[in-house]
Amino acid sequence: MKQNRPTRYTTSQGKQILEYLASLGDTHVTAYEIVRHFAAAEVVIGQTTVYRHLERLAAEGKIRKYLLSDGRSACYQYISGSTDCREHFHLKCEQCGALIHVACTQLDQMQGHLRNKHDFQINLLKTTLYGTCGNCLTADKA
Amino acid sequence: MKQNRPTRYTTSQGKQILEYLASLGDTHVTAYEIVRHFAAAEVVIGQTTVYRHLERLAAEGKIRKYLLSDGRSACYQYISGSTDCREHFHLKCEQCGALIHVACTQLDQMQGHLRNKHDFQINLLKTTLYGTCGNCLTADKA
DNA sequence: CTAGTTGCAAAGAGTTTGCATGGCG
DNA sequence: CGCCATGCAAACTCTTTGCAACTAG
Repeated sequence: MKQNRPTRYTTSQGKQILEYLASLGDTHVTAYEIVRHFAAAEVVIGQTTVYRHLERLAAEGKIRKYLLSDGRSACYQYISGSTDCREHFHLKCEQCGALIHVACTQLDQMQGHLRNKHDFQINLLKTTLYGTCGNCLTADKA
Repeated sequence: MKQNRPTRYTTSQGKQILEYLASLGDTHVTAYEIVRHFAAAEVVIGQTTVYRHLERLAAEGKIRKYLLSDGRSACYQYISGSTDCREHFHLKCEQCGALIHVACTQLDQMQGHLRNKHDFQINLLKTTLYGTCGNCLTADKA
């Protein structure tokens, strides 16, 4: 079995989309917002192209795809190169949107546990744990 | 402040939808699956009616609505006293789409660990762990 | 009888696909 | 020059809305 790896062309559109995502840091955007961003900058990038790049970048692990709470549209977020997101869990705060990276032996154990006892190989790149972060927990009580 | 609570009629359709959901136990179904179920049983219940009942039942807390993280469609699940999906994890197989409920002390420990050590209150209802299930792992090797 | 309900069809929102043209290597 | 990428428009999927007929209370 050989990897199906077609040649990749570096296009202006692909570069601009990735650069835009990178420039946003940990802020997430929807596909539509990306389209609008380039339209406003008088750069024509079709929505088809945006979707195709987002899909590819997500598959490559360069960006992360999330769901907005309404479930209707997805949003995307750049993954900075400094940390390897395949090796730890991601916690997403539903209140403030913060994305927290957690590398911890306890969580590693859970991964092994799922594999051994539940026969399930977890994909950390795709998996995000949703909940409420410490800051927002405190704020709720106040 | 007065509740806007219009009179409620008990209709055959509403009763059948709730009964169907209850009969499924902790299995999730999409709106479309419900429509098909009744169509197959030669019971005509329009999709509009299904959606309207699902929305109402979810608002009343009788069923739970949640979005599969692929974001395409919503799933609904009856809330019974015995099984509570707030208390266990959901594993979603990326290969075959199977949704697996896992209630396990190891996972409970992780929930506590996140709460205590990482100051994060996980929302199990929203959280789905992605990966590959046992069947598909075996199939991949074959 | 009155007001909530139903179901068809059509509208919406977000995303994907078909296909001819354009551009990277 | 070959092959991937692009972008327009149309198709698709899931969900909501308009509206006239229907029915529980």
